[in-house]
Amino acid sequence: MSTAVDIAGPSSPDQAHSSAKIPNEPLRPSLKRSNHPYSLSHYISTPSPAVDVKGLIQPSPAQQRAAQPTHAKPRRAPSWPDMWESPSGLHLAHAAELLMRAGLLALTPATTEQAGLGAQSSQPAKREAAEARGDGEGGGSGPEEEEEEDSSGCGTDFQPFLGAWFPFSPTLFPLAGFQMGGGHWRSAAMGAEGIEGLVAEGYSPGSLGVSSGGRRKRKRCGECVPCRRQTNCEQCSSCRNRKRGHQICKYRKCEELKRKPGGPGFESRVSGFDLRASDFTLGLAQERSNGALDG
DNA sequence: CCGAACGTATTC
DNA sequence: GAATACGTTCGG
Repeated sequence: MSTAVDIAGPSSPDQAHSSAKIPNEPLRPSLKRSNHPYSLSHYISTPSPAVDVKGLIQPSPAQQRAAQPTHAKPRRAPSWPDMWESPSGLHLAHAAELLMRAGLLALTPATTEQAGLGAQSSQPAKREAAEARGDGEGGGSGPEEEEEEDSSGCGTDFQPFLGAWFPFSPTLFPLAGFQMGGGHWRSAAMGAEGIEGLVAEGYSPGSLGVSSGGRRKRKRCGECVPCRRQTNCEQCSSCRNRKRGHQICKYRKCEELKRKPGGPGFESRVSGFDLRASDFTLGLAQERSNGALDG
């Protein structure tokens, strides 16, 4: 597997230290690929509907070099700001998260009718999520298939907000939503059947934050830039103070875990996005119906 | 059992 | 608000 990227952190590029036991892989098998470079709002507000979504999903050349030094291949439109260069890497997990929530709100499998109904009914979303998980794990996942899967080989395609089909990798579901141990929006993402699905996949209820009402440790998303980093900087306070601090290297701290699941920022962010997403979805449906009336 | 690391309280 | 310390959870 070549997805574990040793990304040179802000501290020092030549640092070659690695702690005794550093997880080189995402914590879950379904988190093998990450190519979700932007916030949904960015997708939505894209000035050009003709922009190949594929381009958005591809890592930057810099990211490519980091992963495969000998295999440089331009994989996205140059006009897009290089969010991959962000030191935070927030966009990765964030985008997945946002997309996930968009799916909750208005998974629009095909028709504009459903797009209109999306905001009211979560049933299609739940079913879609379950199906996505089902065939998502079954598919091939070799490194060479990465590109294919990202674009066309993904298990679930649906038409979210751009008016164009968007490849929605089923891995995003467990990736973005189901890891939120606090259950703050996991429950919204899936019902009991969804949880059972994951449990059936091998994730213990405890690891999913389901087992008890007590505080559960969340897990690293395994997808964000810090998570994909393999080496500790050995220079940050967390590294220097590991014995007493019990903290992971600052530059390896998962972006998801940095957020407070139940914090005010989180809530407002979610609700804010929800409003925008559903608003957009409804607007899209309306626009389409208008267009249908017009033409 | 032990090490890693998350969550949270405390300190600065 | 950041840094630190410690209890706790979790996986090997």
